[in-house]
Amino acid sequence: MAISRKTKSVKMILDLFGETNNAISVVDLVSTFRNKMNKTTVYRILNRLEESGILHSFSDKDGLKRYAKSNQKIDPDNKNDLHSHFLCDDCGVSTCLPLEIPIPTIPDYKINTSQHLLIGQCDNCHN
Amino acid sequence: MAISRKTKSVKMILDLFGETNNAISVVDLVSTFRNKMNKTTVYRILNRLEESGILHSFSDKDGLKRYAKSNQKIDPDNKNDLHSHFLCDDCGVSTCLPLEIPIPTIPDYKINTSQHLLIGQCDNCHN
DNA sequence: TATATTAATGCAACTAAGTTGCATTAATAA
DNA sequence: TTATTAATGCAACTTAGTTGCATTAATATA
Repeated sequence: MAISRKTKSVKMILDLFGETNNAISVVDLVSTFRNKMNKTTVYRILNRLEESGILHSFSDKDGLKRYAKSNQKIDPDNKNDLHSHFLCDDCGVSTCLPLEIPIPTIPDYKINTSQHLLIGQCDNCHN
Repeated sequence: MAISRKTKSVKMILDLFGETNNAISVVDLVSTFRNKMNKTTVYRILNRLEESGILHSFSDKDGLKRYAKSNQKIDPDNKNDLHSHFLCDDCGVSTCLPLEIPIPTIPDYKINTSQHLLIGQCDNCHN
């Protein structure tokens, strides 16, 4: 079930992702919109936006789910977002990196997709 | 707090990891040992074994924590386990791969570690 | 523009992963 | 053999994420 109605809640979430390329955790999103919409609504809208190919998601190193805008340039067919993600250990900010990682060939295994998370300090926290 | 006493529970968990190179989810471990030890004990032993460098952990694509043996050959200094992991989408089995991924250099970012998860079908499920 | 349809939402209650405090047990040192 | 304290069991808790169902509101159609 993809997005079929542009509700106020959908617009608010789309607006937020329109402003940033960061990968935002669902927990943060629920907190950000706690006075605007129910947490169930946040979860459901994110699901629909991912099914629509507008957002993509991954689990960060703590197992928290994060969402970010899908990149049409990297991923025109809306298949997978095979770029790397960065997570700042200090401030917790996560970003999509313009870094495509090749999927290796491994004997007897069939690889469909991959997740690559780089962990360290971001520009702000490092300098 | 690392491992300082070889209790029966510690031995059971070490025995299991001695038999396999798979990355086992904590949920599975709790289930496997449900009649042998408390789930809190499982969590605490895994923590200690990781601090001791005997095991390493990562979050799989569903955000579940998995543990596997640390590989002395790849990681003699007990720093990070920078090899890739594989997760079978069909049977759920996860393995450490003898595949070291280089940490890329990214301007203004300091990268300390990385996680690489390949997802697909394993030998059994694919063939 | 008014009305009908049904996607989307809110709410409450739930599941499941993982944590914490504390009393008790058992591994090791003395 | 006894003393010390790391490790365990248990219960209660926190938090991420889900589900069912009644209600609301976005859109299509008349």
